[in-house]
Amino acid sequence: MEEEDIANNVEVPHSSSQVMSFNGKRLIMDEVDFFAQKKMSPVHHDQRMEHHHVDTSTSTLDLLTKISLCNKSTMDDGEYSEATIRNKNECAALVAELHQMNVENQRLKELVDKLRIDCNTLEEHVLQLKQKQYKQEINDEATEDKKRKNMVELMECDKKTQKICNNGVIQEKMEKDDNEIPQAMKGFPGWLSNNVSRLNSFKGVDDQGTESMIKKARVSVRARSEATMISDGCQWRKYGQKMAKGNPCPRAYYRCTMGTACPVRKQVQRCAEDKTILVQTYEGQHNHALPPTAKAMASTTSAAASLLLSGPLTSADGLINPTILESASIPGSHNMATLSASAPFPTITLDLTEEATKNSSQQSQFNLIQPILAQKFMSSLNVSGMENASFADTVSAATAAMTSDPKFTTALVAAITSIIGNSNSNNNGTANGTSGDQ
DNA sequence: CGCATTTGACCAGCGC
DNA sequence: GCGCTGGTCAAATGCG
Repeated sequence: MEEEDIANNVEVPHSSSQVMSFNGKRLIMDEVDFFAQKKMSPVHHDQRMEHHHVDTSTSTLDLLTKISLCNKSTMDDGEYSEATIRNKNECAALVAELHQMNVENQRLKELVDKLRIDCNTLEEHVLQLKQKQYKQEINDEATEDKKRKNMVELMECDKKTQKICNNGVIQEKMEKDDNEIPQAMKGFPGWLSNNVSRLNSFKGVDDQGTESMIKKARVSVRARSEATMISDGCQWRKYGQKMAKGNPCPRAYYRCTMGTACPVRKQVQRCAEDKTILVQTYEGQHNHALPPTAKAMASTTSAAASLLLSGPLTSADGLINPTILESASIPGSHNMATLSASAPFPTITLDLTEEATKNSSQQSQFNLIQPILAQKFMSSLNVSGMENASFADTVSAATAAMTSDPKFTTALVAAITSIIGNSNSNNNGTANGTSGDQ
């Protein structure tokens, strides 16, 4: 890469020489000063502009090359011939042009920064509105149909906000994918897909049909937390506590109290090996609408459950083989997510205990990760319809939880970053090349 | 007083 | 059949 070569071979001038060079190319001091003032290398400069979708890298390099050639020609001449004077004039014009571009770049950057601030404000406002709307919805004795309609509207609102705020190609790609979701499927508050035929591939399927298997498919979330329970946006009522075998820490049983007779249960227990790790195991599907903050965890676990349930069918030989699930790890996840069918119920464990990356801007980091995660999950699952709705839901909902629970934010960002980073080498998906911006 | 939590009892599934 | 374990129930208790 030419730009990288330039960045790696920069020669810092020792005097007030008008010309410096990198890798054989000469650069006017004013340009160097511009980079120095912005505390960035030329390549960083171009990356920033690329990030703002203002691609000036090619024209800038062309300009620098012209100036370099112009100066070289000037210095080699030895005397001020007519050609030299012409070159100097050209050089001066190019420098002026470069100045103009720098000013324009600066103006664009300020504009983008302003837009970003406006976007963040708008995003917060939308989130507040959605939470307010959901509370009204809970108080209102609306029918399930009305609730579903509201959910669709919330999702649409969320997607529009995402598109406005990020204004990027990836978001548009997500929206394109999302448009393929049948409208009737959107906003369905269920936790898992209705596409349950694949559940029959599991051992232990009984005469009660697939309904019970949905209930018994479990998703464990491991995360470091001092609290007795990781906040996931849902309301839970404790209904039991037991000492489990092989663990000195008691296991607590909770049921969801957000909806009437919601069948969702969860177990909370500290890890025997490391008591700072809290393990929450979810089971069942919600029969009611979820607030944005709760949708995040529900959708994440739903995605994981979908991955779990789709595992046997996506084997290389195409055969339904339950044994594939035996302690198998999701490719590229490096134990971040682990499947297991050796337990009484098929369970997938999402390990969010890794240290969060020391990034100063985790929120924006996740905004970039969301569509990639969804796309990678979708491509790995090879699913359609309802499950796509579920992933789109994940994308839109996760942001809400990110802003509501810093601990969950940290854990989830670390996990997702790790998953995406690790899976890059294994995945030929369209998200390649974008994760490097995280 | 109403609601959430605690805790012992009970039940079902499984292995021996 | 018996014991073990996981999961749930429901009365007792605590708290605001």
